[in-house]
Amino acid sequence: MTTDPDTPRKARYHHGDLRAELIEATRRLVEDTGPDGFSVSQACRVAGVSTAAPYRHFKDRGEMLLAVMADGVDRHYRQMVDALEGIAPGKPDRIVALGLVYVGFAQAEPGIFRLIFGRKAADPDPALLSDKARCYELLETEVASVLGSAEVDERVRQRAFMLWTFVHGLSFLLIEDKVSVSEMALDTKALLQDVTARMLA
Amino acid sequence: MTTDPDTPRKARYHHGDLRAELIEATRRLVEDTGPDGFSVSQACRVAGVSTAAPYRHFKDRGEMLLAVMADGVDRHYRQMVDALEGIAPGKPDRIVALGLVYVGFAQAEPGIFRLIFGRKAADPDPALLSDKARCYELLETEVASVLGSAEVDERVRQRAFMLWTFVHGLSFLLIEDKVSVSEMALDTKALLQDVTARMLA
DNA sequence: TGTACATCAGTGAACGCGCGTTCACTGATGTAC
DNA sequence: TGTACATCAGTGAACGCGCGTTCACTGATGTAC
Repeated sequence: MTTDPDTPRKARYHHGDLRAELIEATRRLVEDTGPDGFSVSQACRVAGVSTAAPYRHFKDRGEMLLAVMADGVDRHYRQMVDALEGIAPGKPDRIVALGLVYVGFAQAEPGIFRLIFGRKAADPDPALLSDKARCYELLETEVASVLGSAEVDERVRQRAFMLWTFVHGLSFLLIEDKVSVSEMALDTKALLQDVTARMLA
Repeated sequence: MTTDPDTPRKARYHHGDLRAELIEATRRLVEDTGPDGFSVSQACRVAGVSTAAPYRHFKDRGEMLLAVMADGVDRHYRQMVDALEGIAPGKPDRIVALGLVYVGFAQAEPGIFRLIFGRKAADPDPALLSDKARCYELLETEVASVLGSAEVDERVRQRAFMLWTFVHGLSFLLIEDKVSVSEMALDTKALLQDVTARMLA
């Protein structure tokens, strides 16, 4: 959004970075109308370019969505890494922190969360998959550390999976309006602490 | 599918029960192409009627999907009730049985499961909501019973929510291909037993 | 039992719409001399 | 510094498509007499 909307048309015949702008437009559309509500035409309208413009930067519609997914996964991962900062290694709090980021991301960006985690990947992009795997390894490492295990063995893997499953389910329930936060008097952090303790017991 | 496809066109100008047939066609389409892949036209093609025919039985596209959802929720609920049959009251096995049905339904009908549980209801149908609530009450009742609580108090509600969250998450992870069953050496029943014990401890 | 007629449940053609994508084009930019 | 020109990154019009829905219609069915 570096482009000044007041700039006369001619002056911005060439955008500064249309690719980035289209990704951002697509991201917002997915957020507002859901992963399936997005259309190339709408993104063009938002970005203020002709419907043919995206094809200079993306092969097709699918590649635009993929770019948005990659962007989301990246932000997600960085949030997780950041969340660990300042918490002493080996503490269950580190696991809770990861969970809070997971759920928080889902609540902050439900559309993108759905896009990334909520659909069967027809054509699983290898890069994306490995990014997600990195994310999961973060959790496994922490679980191993808390359990005092030198390596990621079967027990660690199982507990990490349980925790992931719970957090994944919680994210969906929250963004599906299946549970009203106020109604449940839900304190996400307390809940995650409780469940983490139970899973690691 | 009671209509004999060999029957000459004329003889089945009037269907036996086009409404039911259209619901079934829609169900199959949702299952095959996802909740958003469905179109009225396709359903008509599958059912072998003109594109105008559905409008004798449904107000619009949305009402067709709603009928499919209602049908799914109903089957889901009955499966749960059936699963409890023959298991002694107060046993955690009853809770495990409910979980197995939940996960099993998701695996058997991922498209319908997504349709029912996986989207923010823009216009939540009251009938559907109450049907889902019935389903959840089933779980709360069992949790209360296992915990030896006379009523559904705060503690019961919290544990039931934890269990539901886990099972919900597991369902999604399984149908999103996030976890390969073989790879994880995943025994769903054992997993549910383990988690149920932890949550009720 | 036969007939007239109202009602029901379909047909098939048409509509306007938004979509993804392609095309020949043109304005803006960068570079070689 | 000025100019010729290749290249880049847009435009805008058009395409064919499938969609949801409506319309006047017609064939089949059920009922009253």
